[in-house]
Amino acid sequence: MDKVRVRFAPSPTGTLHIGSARTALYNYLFARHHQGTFVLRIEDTDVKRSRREYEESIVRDLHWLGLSADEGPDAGGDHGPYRQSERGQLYEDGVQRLLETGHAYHCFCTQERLDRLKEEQLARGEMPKYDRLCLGIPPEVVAERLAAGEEATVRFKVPAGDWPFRDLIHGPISFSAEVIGDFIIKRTDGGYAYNYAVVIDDAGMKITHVIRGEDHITNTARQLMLYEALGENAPEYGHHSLIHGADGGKLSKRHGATSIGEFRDMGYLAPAVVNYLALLSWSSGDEREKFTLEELVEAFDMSRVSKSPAIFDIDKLNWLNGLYIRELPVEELAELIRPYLHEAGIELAEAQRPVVTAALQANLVILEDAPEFAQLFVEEMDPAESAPADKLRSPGVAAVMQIMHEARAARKAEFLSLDEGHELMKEVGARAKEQGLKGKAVFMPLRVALTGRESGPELFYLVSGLPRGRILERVQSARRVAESAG
RNA sequence: GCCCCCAUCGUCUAGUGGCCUAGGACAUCGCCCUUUCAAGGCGACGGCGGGGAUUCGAAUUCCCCUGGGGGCACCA
Repeated sequence: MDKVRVRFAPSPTGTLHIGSARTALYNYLFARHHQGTFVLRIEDTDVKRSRREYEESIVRDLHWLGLSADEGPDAGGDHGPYRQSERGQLYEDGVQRLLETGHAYHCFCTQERLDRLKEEQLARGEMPKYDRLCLGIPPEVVAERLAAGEEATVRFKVPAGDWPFRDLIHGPISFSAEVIGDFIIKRTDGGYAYNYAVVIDDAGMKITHVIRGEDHITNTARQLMLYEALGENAPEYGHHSLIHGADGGKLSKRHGATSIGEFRDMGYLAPAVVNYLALLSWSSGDEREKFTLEELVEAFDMSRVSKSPAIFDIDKLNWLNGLYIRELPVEELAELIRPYLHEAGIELAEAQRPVVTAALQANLVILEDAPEFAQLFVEEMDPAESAPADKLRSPGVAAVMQIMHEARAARKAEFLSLDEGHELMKEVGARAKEQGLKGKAVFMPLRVALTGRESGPELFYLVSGLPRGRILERVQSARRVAESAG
């Protein structure tokens, strides 16, 4: 086999969508697995909707995912240009070639006539297709009308017959030319149609395998015809299924976040997103669920990509994200959550940061949730006024508070290390025990006193990560509640 | 309407004629661990869309039906 060359060809009319990202991933994995080349091509023939800033954001998102291209507008390469808007001459050369060889012809039909034609055919229950009215116009007449400045499109003359191909994922698929009308390859505005431009580009860029979404499956026949008319070798095709929303419909905005950027902003980690996307429609065959990009490259195989559509399941993504968060080094997690805390107005002290980060690491699903967990380390709170204040009115609570107060007061540092926190709690536990207090009777009141809540991180995190002054205040307040209860 | 694709637990999937009393993961539920909540460990619940056919034997092959998705543009 020739050296594998695949491409990801987004149109810059929006940001990188979760579905497109999966297409990019499959292309990337296929290329890397076969030591091939991954090309990025920008399909910006739709001048009205394409924007350079979208191209930039797509490149940025791909990079974030770790799927940077080997060749592309940003990376360069020997098969450029990599933007369709810069490939006009190549398209024009091809059109002339098809015109000269009789594979294409000028069409002067108006939009009105085409609309009417389609309407009639639909009413008769036929598949709408161009009726070849302009194919019969003599060449000299065509030349005259063109010279007179009449608007025209160029249509491809669809060759009859069956157009079978072997799809990398689906196996044999065949289309009859019967159902395909002569399609436009060059528009009146001088632009070139997608199905045509793609062929010129894939041929010119020596693409060997086209891996794309199933929505392109019916385009394949048209493209195969074009390859033959152009005298070029067609690549192999693989069409993966589309991602659906929880209701079974096409994934859209109303299903929540759909763009890679949104997931990044919420605090999903790139390796988790990549891992999840790979698992949608693909499985390794063994029972592994967790893969790094490198492991995916190693294990990826097109024949193991599922044919059926997959429903986007945020629960599983969340699970994977939590997995990746839990294995992050604390310092790294601390840096990652910093912007989210800042956004929420939470600035942790240097000595406090590792403690708070470690405390929330086990619970965090997405980075965005960090402030909610960190909140109790920075908020103003008086246990006497907290909801579970009743928990402070049990016998022995005053004594427990006294012990905690002494223990913490004896340590002068504003914050403690986790080791010191552990040690402090051991001391408190031991001293309480001497007074016949233990278990829930000592720890639940302490929790309520320190946080005003009945659940949360382990106590050693709290005594380490809460400021000394606050601990002393709260313990005093809790003690007053206990004593007033008699 | 016409063409194409798809069909295993709620979800993602393993399964390519006998290893299937259908395996794993997420979710759910329960138990354990734990001074709380999580995390973690263990376990439970739960599925081959329907009907024919081929075969000694079908989740696996073929046909029909049903259901879902995609396409049928001077969008990509």
